Amino acid sequence: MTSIPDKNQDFFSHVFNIVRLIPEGRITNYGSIAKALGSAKSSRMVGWAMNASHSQKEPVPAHRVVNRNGLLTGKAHFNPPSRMQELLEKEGIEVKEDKITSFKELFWDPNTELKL
DNA sequence: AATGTGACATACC
DNA sequence: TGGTATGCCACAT
Repeated sequence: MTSIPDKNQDFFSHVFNIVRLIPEGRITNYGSIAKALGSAKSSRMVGWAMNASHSQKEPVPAHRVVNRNGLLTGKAHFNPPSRMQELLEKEGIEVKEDKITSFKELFWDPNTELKL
């Protein structure tokens, strides 16, 4: 009731929601998440949301989100940065030089997996 | 209030 | 073939 127009968090919540839905051993890119939100060109916002993930009460597997090159671009924002690769390897994802080897094979598209 | 920046992606030259 | 330019939207200063 009372509307509660928290649209700001709405966008972030959508991002966190999808990121948390990423199955273990899988990864996705910013563009796909942005597209799932309805704004394919808002891939930057996804990254912003990840930055806000630190403020989230619940942990967000942001380590499963990489750029289109399969490169761990956001690893520098982790704590410590090397934590990202460790988490990925721990889930069975092979990481080579801060980038995911079988990125295309491990790629998980929210639009394809969730929609249908 | 306005400008700049940012964990990206796509298009164009 | 790769660098430049623009889009997108929210947040920081």
